[in-house]
Amino acid sequence: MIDIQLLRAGLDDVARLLATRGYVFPVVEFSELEAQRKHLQTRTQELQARRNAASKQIGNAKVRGENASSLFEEVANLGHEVKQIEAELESVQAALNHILLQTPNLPHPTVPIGIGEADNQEVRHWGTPRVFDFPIRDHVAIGETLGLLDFQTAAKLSGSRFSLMTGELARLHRALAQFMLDVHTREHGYQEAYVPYLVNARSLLGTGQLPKFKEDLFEVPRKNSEPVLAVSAGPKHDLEDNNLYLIPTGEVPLTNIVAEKIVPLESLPMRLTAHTPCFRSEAGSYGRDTRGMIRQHQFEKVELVQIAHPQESYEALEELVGHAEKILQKLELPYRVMLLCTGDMGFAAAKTYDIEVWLPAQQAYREISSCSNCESFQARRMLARFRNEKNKPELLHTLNGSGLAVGRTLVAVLENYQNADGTVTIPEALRPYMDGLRLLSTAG
RNA sequence: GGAGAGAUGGCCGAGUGGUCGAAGGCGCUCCCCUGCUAAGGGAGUAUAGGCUCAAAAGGCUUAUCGAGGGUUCGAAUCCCUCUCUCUCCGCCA
Repeated sequence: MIDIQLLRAGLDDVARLLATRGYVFPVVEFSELEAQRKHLQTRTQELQARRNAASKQIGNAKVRGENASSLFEEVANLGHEVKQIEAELESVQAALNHILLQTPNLPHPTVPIGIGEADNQEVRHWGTPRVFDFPIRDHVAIGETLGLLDFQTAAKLSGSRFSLMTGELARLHRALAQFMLDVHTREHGYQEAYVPYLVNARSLLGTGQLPKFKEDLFEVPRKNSEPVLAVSAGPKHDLEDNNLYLIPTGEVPLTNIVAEKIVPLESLPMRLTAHTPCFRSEAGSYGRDTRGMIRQHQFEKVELVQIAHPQESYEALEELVGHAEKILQKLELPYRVMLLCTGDMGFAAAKTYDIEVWLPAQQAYREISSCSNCESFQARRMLARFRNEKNKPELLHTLNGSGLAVGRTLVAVLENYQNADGTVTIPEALRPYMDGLRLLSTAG
């Protein structure tokens, strides 16, 4: 959520900035609602003040044993009017809140303006794509030939966009996650966390997946609950949605750890990591990446989250990207880092770097990590604060990034490390996690 | 699943219809005293808003005692619903 004060002070400027992201802010509707809000709120508070004063007088009169019947009359009609105007105010504020909750974050000044993927800027690249002297096969062919990857059976169990891995491939997948966690906890100072994979609507509202992107989520209805997402006035206590949702990313539980908290200054920055499954409905991506395990309903990710002081969050973003890059460097996989343009950024992000790994079979760099500074956008939604130097509560900045997507990393390993005979060399960094195994083969 | 108890400010904890945004304590900040590996005295110390002000300061004001609803002129306090926590029993990886 962006700061409503910004909208009040400079509506046109904000709208212009949002337009660079391809978002049309409802300027007219907002100003009209704001005008109504101002009028209704002033009036409401006037009436409330009168009622409070009269009630206080009645109290005083009673204490002195006096007759207060004239005061009763004065207040009698006030009650109805107050109730009515309160209801009006509430509906206006709900409408304003609805607009705010739908509005994406403002881009940082250093973000290039653009419409889509083509306008992203390469910041740097690392490693050189390997030159193959035999026909390159993709990870599906490699895995299926080895007999370790089976999409048909997965489809039988669950449908499309699921995968079944067995034997040393399943183990390699597990090894990748362990390896990533170890690097981040031992070398980058992250605290490991084990988190819920089912979260409530409030958490998803906090990180920005709800209310706008409900169709991307898998919802788990609770018994006897009405699946209603009621979004009204206040930022926190208006969610009637009792249902649970499968997390689309570990960012959700990890970031919401600080929701409604005031963390002490000295505990910043907080660095958290977790290995979690992620579940996405992939609605609206029909026909994209239908082959293989690039785009799945269920995949594993090691997530990095930082909770930072506002003045240090952009430094933290650079560090966080570096932490994710480190994994690819240790695995010796070529990649490039892209600075996303305004039009390609996610809803909550103020600035995002994507890391794209080289996939030989596609002859392309593909996203394997996305690292964002959300500034106070999420913190405002979930009321995550710290005590600043003046001992006053102030909104935190939240950052998140993949470190890395495990499934896609596995794809990258299979394709980049494939051999002419159909085997796959296991990257050196992973061998300690594989009992020293050097080669993925049918025998293995 | 059954039975019971609870949820108050950064923390502990009092408060069962009116001067309670909330006693007292702890913590924290500032000041004074003392003088050293102690202590004592005083003052201050919730959050989110609105209006006002050129801005800051300030002033006026609203809401918030787990959440939502109700009763009432008036609710932390009474009623209803929900959520969460704790204890015991049952079941279970």
